[in-house]
Amino acid sequence: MAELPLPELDPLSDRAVFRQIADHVREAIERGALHEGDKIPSEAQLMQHYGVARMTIRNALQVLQSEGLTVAEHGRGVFVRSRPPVRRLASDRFARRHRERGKAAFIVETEEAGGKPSVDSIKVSEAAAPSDVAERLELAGGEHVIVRSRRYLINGQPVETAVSYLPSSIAQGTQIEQPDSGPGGIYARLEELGFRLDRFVEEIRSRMPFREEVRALKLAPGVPVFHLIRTAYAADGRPVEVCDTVMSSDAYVLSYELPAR
Amino acid sequence: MAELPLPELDPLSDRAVFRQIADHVREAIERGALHEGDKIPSEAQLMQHYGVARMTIRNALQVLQSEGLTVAEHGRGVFVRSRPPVRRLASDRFARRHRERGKAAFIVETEEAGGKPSVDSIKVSEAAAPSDVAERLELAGGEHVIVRSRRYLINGQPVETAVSYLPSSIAQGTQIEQPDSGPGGIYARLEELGFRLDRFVEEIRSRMPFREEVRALKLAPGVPVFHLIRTAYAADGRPVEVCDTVMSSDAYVLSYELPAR
DNA sequence: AAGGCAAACTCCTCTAGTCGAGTAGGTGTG
DNA sequence: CACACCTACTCGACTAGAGGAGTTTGCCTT
Repeated sequence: MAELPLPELDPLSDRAVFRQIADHVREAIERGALHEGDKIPSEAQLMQHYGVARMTIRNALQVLQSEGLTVAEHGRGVFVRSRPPVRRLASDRFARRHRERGKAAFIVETEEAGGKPSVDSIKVSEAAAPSDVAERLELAGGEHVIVRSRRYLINGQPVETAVSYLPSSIAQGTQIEQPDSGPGGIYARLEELGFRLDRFVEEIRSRMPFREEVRALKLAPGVPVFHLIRTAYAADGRPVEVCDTVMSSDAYVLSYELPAR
Repeated sequence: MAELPLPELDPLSDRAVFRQIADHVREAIERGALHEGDKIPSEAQLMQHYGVARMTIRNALQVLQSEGLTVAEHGRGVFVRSRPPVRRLASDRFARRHRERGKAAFIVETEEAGGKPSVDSIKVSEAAAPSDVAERLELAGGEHVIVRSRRYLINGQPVETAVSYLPSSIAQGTQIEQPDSGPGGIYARLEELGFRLDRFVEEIRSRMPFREEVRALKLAPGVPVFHLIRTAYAADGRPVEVCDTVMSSDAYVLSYELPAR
């Protein structure tokens, strides 16, 4: 507490006390008086400093937490949140020249950035296509799809979950149905099957994560997710895959190139 | 209350009471028992139903609010949040054929979707380039830029703020310095000045809004924003504009096309 | 020196109230 | 009939406690 001089409350302000306290701590973080990982004063210390009830302090801390500025650790304290290394997704990441190197894009990129990539929770099944997937794959009602779901991690930290849907008429009986889809991933397999990939369309949304997503991605409170739906089209214009991925928003910067023509 | 049957608490569960209550209400919303704009039971009603203290109910409601599922209105009640109409940004939105129609992309798109577009808070100034902008514009240190900031609204609802930066060496003395940048917007002006636009690069981040952004975009609590930085390149490869925009994430779906070649 | 244990400290959940301020609806007066 | 006012109901802010559970630290035993 001695090390962190916080202002006093302004009794004339009509700004709520808990907001004033949140403002003070936020400013301390923003001006660099508190760094990533630093512990902020405990609830008891803040109570004493401001002379208010504990719930008021907790309300203030709650504000910061929902802004994603801090994380509370039970029994340890409240800390300034540190951000994971950011992964930049370039718009050429699915270029064939990358795919032909025989490794999936995720592995290559992560290793190049000096991280240890891994993939877990791989599950493959077959089911009727959900309606939004059926629509994107231009499937008739009730047609089945192969569903591949998995989770991507960097240095053991989960950063992304992905679920791919491929028409059973294409993928059934191929290596795509195996947990290990082989070198270059499912896009390489699709090309081997004669579906020369032409283009991808990605739709991006941003929202707060659901509870399962918070768990699967070990998200800090107040961190939104990117929800990205990619549809892969073969050279004849036929959609051959839909990939539904959820990414921790503070682990990613997405980058795209648009033509002006 | 009578109309909305909520389950009882599970006394054996080790899930916190306020989380169980939040779960109940969330499920009611998700299964459609409560629709957009519906009022959820008041704090007093929920207290009675569950037999818990008011703070516990408030904690539960806080969870839903921070998930963006509900909004509280002082003196009226807590309501299921209704989402504004979504604007889809297609990857060809800056194609020259659109620009040549003489209207800015935003106006055309919004009118086509049956909305009333408007732009306000237009401010133009000149200043030293911030370092990240200078980097993207490949400017030498200290070089000046023309700064154009504005806010976009649909049916009077703010959906996006944008700040454009153009090198003073290009834009000074042109209509770009006027609040009304003329038909087709600044991209049309740049082409008239001989900078044939070639491509754009967009970087997309997602995060929780700052306080000023909550105000400017009238954001509901718990709604993240897209932070998009677009750099426009002329045919000779020279960057000619950086546009920094913040968009309400529930008013937008971004869409991009990627080549597979 | 190593290991076990207890105390101190941390945040988490919850109770039971107070006062305040915004909203909506009904009632009574002009 | 129109308007002002009152009242009941809503959420917002805050107080002042309780017991619980996870973490750290240092002391004491072995």
